[in-house]
Amino acid sequence: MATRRAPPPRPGPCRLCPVRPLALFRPVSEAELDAIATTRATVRLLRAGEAVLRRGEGADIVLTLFAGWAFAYRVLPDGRRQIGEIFLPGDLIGTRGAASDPVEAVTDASVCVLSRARLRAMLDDHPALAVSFAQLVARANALLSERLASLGRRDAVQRLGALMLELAARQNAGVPPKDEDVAMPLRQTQLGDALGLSAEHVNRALAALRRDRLLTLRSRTLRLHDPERLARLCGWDPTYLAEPPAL
Amino acid sequence: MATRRAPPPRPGPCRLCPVRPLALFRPVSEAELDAIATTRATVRLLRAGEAVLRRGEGADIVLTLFAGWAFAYRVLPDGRRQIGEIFLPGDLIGTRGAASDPVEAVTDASVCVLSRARLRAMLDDHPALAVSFAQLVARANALLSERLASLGRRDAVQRLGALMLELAARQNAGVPPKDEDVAMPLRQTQLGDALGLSAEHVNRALAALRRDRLLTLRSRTLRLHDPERLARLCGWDPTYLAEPPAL
DNA sequence: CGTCTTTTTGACTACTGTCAAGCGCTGTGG
DNA sequence: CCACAGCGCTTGACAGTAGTCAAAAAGACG
Repeated sequence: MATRRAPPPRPGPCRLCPVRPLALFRPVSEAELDAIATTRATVRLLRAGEAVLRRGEGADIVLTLFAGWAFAYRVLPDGRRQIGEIFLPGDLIGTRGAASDPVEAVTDASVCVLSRARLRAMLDDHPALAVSFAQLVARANALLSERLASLGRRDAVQRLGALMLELAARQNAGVPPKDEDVAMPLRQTQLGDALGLSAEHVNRALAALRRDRLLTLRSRTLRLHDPERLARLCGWDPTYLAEPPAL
Repeated sequence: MATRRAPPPRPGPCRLCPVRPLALFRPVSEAELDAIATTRATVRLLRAGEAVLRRGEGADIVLTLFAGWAFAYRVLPDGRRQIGEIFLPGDLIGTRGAASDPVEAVTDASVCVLSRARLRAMLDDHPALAVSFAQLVARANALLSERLASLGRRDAVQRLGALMLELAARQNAGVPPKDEDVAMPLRQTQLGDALGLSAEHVNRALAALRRDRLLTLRSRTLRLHDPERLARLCGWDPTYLAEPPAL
């Protein structure tokens, strides 16, 4: 996804933004486009591992992930970490304001920075965008609910399989591709923090999935050999990934 | 909260709605009030255990919980159940459209039913309401993230304690009250489904909390004897409960 | 007062975590 | 082009938390 050398991809003009369709799930009018272009304040380029959003920073800004992966996390007093939302290009970061969890870049990444005040003005002027905004938040909600079900009621192998299916699907228009490479830059430690497992146990679960010839995962690349069977094994149903409705 | 005999409380006119402040976290203008009053279509009264929202029904309607408690849940193919959002009066139900999880009433309950089409029209006409709507969804998001952290990184006692703190706080303007009774209508089976534990293990965790004189829970009533100590024990930080920001 | 649900308790099993070590790929520097 | 350093991945042994199964006690309801 990104070497040490090359800088992260820099977003171009909003008008031509290639990730907007991913973000809004619908065509955007000229007037809306102008509003969006005016609202974007700056761009940030980040290295893998760097902080994308610090604690409290969400009070002032909202971000759109343009390229790369990132995740929100929470650290408990005893030091254990839980990864919440996993962000892919097009996702909104910091929608919860000051209460937003800190966000870290998985890979080199770039984000568009929107000031909260301007975003607010934009949404007030364009109600349809406000509704789209709400839909995006609702979709994030759906992803969280699914993961909650994973942590609550699936065993380690199923959790891992379900997450692989989800992340593959989100990179492939909602459908996990069969026998095609997709990016999978999360390390096993991070997978553990996302799934509520120890890194060692993630490794064992991964070994089980490999042994059953359900997937291949090497050098940050994932390939699902039999998504249907994997989905059955994990009790995974892609419905929750569906695009938000017209409201 | 409700006996077999008495019917659930029936909502009165929107104009006088006592739960609106809980729901929107802000004053509402006259024009907005009119829009809200026009948008509400019908009211539903429900008995404990009944379905509040069935699978797919969210495509057509959105609900506001007026009285009683409810929860969204998901059933895995093997029959295990995971409870997601727990709804208290003022909360929105069905914001994810057709992808919304089914919702069941914990106690007798009443809900205001909004048709999705009318809601859409209302939000288009009143951008500030659209923004408020997004904030409500974002808040639901915050609650889910917190529970995700619980299921991922807290043990049984901490999970249960954190949930008790949250539900007590949500009934008390965001602060868990000390030595005061609050409603706690969830059965141990339901607590287990919410926390990713077996009902038996919930019981054991509850016994531990009682033994340490941290809380009392009898006949659907909870009393926290030392919220601070409990919060420390559970690594619980109420920040995530904060009202949504002005965006 | 009898029935059904919910809560408790106990014994045993199983999944996952922890600790420890060894392996291997990647990138660095000679 | 090769040796070295580091981080990440694997594997094994053992401990601990939580699940399952079974059954009794305690409430709730009619």
